[in-house]
Amino acid sequence: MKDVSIKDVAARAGVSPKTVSRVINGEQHVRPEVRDVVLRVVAELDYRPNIFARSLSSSRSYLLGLFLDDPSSGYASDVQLGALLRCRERSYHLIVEPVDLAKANWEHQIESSIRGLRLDGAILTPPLCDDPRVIEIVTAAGIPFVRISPRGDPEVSGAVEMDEFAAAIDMTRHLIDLGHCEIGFIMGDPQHDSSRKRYDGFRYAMTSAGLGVKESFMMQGDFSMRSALGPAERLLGTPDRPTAIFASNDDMALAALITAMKFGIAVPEALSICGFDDAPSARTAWPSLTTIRQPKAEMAAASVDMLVDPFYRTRADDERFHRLLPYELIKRQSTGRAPGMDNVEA
Amino acid sequence: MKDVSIKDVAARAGVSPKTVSRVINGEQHVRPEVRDVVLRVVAELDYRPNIFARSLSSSRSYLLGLFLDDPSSGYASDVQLGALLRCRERSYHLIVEPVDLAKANWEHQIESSIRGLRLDGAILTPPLCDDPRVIEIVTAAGIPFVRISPRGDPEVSGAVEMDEFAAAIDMTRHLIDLGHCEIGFIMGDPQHDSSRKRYDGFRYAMTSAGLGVKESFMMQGDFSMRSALGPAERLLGTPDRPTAIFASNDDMALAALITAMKFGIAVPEALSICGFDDAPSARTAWPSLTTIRQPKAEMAAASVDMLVDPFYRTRADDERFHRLLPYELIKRQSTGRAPGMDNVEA
DNA sequence: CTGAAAGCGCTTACAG
DNA sequence: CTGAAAGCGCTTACAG
Repeated sequence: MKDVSIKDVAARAGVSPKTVSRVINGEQHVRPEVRDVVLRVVAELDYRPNIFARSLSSSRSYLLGLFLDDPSSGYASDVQLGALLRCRERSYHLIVEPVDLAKANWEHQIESSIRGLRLDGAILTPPLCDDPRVIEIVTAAGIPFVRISPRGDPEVSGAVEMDEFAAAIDMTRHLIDLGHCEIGFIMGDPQHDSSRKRYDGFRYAMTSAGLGVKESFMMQGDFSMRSALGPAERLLGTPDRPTAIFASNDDMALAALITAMKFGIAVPEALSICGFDDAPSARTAWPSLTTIRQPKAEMAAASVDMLVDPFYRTRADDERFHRLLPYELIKRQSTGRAPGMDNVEA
Repeated sequence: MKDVSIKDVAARAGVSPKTVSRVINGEQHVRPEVRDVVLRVVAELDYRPNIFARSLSSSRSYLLGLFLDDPSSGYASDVQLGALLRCRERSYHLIVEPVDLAKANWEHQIESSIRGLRLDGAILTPPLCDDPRVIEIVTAAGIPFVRISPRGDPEVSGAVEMDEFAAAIDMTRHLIDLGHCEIGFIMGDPQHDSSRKRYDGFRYAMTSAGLGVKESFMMQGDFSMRSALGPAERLLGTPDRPTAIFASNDDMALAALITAMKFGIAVPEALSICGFDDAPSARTAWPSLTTIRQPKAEMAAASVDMLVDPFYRTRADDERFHRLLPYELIKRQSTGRAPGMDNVEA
């Protein structure tokens, strides 16, 4: 029960293997009649090109690597799925590689994946895409790579991102429009560039609106739920508390929500809370969270498109290889008018 | 800048390519001195076997497929990571394939992945591993496969699971030991076999303890947080409510927790809640959830081991290919003595 | 214990 | 527009 090979197809179609190869790969210079015959035989025989033979002779692997810092995160799942599906469409395959920067052999890991599997390209996510050592290894391996939401250095590689600064401004303005003046902010992991951008957007919107930023309302987290528990308690545990909390991601917003419940503070009546990311838990939380939807899957898909583009290798600095994807402000139940504002209007 | 090939190593080591091949693959019949020389040259040249050439000539791909129903779930992440890491150790690679049974072309998807990539084996997770159509396609493709937590049919393939029935009994006994008699139960998706096993375990423990199971306390969910919101309200919205709720997974336990907060019912003082799975949110919830840790990564790793075992193909029905992995009852803050029990002892 | 020969199934580089 | 030849870098099947 041997697999059918290109020779079998060629013989049956009455052409040379080379012609079958041309048809399979959609190359030019094949007479339409011939193409049709070949295609019909391919279907009849249920022929599938042997990817190993193809890779061996063409020295392309049709494999793309997705390097992830924390493969268990919701962020990783979304990115992975987006990349996976787009690879499918482009007849590529995705290799997911967790990279633990805390482990001693991580450099070897990346290198052996790239060289061992002969990856045709790599997608780097935060915070890996911002680590100069990672960039160096990938560059040394000589394969094209795309960074998702990188910090600075636009000339290093193509990049896909969203305007976090603008999104944070939009979110802050949403709170301001609801009458909030005293807004607490919980920052994310300082390792991630997005933490700073979100914070800057918040600050910019506050000052633009003529509202000051109270330093005692600025808290540091690391994007994990646990990290925001303390900050939320400090923010809410005093009489002089903010009327709204802008957490830099949904997990931390959830921590604020839990803390509010613990203190018996009604959300959104007495306190508005908003997050960032639109994690699944933001939807199912009670009350559901107002947040920013980041187009994670789309960003991954766009990365695949770049890597597969034959021009990418030579002109990674072209502007079409630096894409800004649209975000979305999703208003749900966790934000409402600032306390007292109902009366003002009534 | 060509890659170094087996010939380069052979030439430099003064042996034939075949001998290098033997050393690389750890075969017998190589003189120790020769082996050492070859190994040294391999290191010197930083030689990496070309996997495509190897696959082409050996007609093995060294690729394992992990088929997932919902690749975005926390369950999927854990399983994937476990499989990924073990593949790494065994010099295999993992291909993750989301399979959406709701889509029309899912059969074609599975088939083209197996045959197109020439997978050496497949790991099937619930509920895919319980779908006869999936089993048929994989069987027809002629590759060995392992099922994780399958329902019945032990002779179909090797399997890795945990004793969900026993775990549910343990959890129920934990509640009973705390003095709870009136226990509500929220079932999971009836599509998953584990839903029934957990329910059966609960029932068995209750009746064994001489406690009846109140039908009005038995609720149906589907493992999602959202699905358990209604059941939790019905359970807690009446004066005649249970003193404990056993949810079939953590997401649903979280829904119960949220509902309790909404109704102002103190957990665990007035109500104990327990889940199942040990999802990340179970740890970070407030109060943190008592739950069952399911060894998901270990189950995936064990699956890889089976698939890689040369004997698996011929004796998948051997008992060592049907593994039961240990679970763990993790007591946290969401369960406590039944209301009134403190007084009884005091 | 070791090696020479043939072949896996494609694509590349040329010719025509 | 089409094809014959050579080769990609391994392993298989034999010999010795």
